Amino acid sequence: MLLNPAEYPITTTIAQVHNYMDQNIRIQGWLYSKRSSGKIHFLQIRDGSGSIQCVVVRSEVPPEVFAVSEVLSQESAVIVEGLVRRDTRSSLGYELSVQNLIHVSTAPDYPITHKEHGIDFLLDHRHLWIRTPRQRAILKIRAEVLRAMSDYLDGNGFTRVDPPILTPTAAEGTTELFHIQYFDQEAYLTQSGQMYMEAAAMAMGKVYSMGPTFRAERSKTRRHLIEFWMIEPEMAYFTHEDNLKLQESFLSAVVQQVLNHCQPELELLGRDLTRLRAVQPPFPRMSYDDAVVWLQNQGHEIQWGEDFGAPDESELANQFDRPVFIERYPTKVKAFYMQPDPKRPEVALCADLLAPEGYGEIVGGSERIHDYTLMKERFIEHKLPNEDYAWYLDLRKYGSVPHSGFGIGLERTVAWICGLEHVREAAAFPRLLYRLYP
RNA sequence: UCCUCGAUAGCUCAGCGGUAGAGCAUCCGGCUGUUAACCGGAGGGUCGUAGGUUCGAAUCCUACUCGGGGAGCCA
Repeated sequence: MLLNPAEYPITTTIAQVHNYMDQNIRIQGWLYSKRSSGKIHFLQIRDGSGSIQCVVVRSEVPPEVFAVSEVLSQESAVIVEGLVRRDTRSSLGYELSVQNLIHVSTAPDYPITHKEHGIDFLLDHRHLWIRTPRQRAILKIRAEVLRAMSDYLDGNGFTRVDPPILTPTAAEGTTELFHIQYFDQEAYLTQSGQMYMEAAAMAMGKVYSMGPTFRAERSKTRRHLIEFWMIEPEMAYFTHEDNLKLQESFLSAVVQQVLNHCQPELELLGRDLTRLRAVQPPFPRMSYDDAVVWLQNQGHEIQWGEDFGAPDESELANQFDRPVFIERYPTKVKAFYMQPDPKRPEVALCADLLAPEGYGEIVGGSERIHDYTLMKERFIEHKLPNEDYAWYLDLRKYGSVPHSGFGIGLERTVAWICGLEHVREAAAFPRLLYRLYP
């Protein structure tokens, strides 16, 4: 039974409770944990906005309310009515003196206890795991990262355009695609919206996409998801240099906004904030040529013309306190659409952005080929069927201009900002090799 | 696809040739200021599956299944 509404006019969230000192309020949540000393119970209640200690004293509540408190178990749903009271014995400095409890539903034998669990068990119970403070903090930060990205791009003249998820062809032709039946044709889940964003940039000037992409690669590492989100800005009349300037400004703004808005979450995760505060333009830059020489001097067996492996990237990035651009890779190891450097056609006007602390590549970008004849040559070299890509060639035929863009991996970015061991925690329901449930 | 590690109670693990264990969770009892609360008691297992070696296998061997970490590839 709810108490008299006149007595409890205020239903609020736990995050707002501090605004109601010495007032009667009602909160609606779940029991996170309970400690009992017989005649006094301490209920830790969470509601998604935060958590608060609620104290139930036997001598101060009706017997039926104390009886409810006794049977509540972890993750029982409960509505709590009580008085907000300052108390130095509570970690927040205030707590809720319970006057009434409404037992909304039970949670018998809740699987995720406050003890240690293995990753297999936690991933099988991901639908419940996300209720824990740490996972909640990560998902909050992920949401803030997306908001910060939108804020920055929307505030700088970009228009959001959503490319299709179902596509008739491969965007880059290299990675494994998920294929599906599209009525009587074959179709694929998108692995990148980039080519569509190039079309959109010719329509709107500066555009970006945010959404899921799919790679059917048998990759099983802390940096890989099968389904992950990319944010792909594409800018007409942007040179390679313009592109890098935008990237460092963009990523710095995102990190600083997360620092400003999510400090409690970052602290809960134990993140070293000084490392994030260092993320300010300009970012260091290294040419591919210099990176190869540097790696060779460190004893790595890499030759000019080869792409970097994961250990190479880590070691390169760990020299710096902020992300580093590695630019002008050999044209042959990069995607067909990248603009060759006019002074050195054997390298492309492209850059990967490597995050520090071993998180690897979080951004890949380039200036795109805008010349019709050169693009046509690339089609022949890469054996791309003209009929499938006719529309993409049209972009070079009708009012083509130099343009550039990049793609940033959301989960890798979130993992880096949060200091996570693995990108799987950066998605609410990660899709991994050998793991599709829940 | 390759390399590597693992699978024992609901969970986390110990046991590594001789009668299946602990902590937590659950249930019962105690406790008016707890912070992964604490104290006492109870129930709980075809030791991943299938073969093999052995007087005897959770333990040794083989295959398979499922999963963790990594490589390649990529964001």
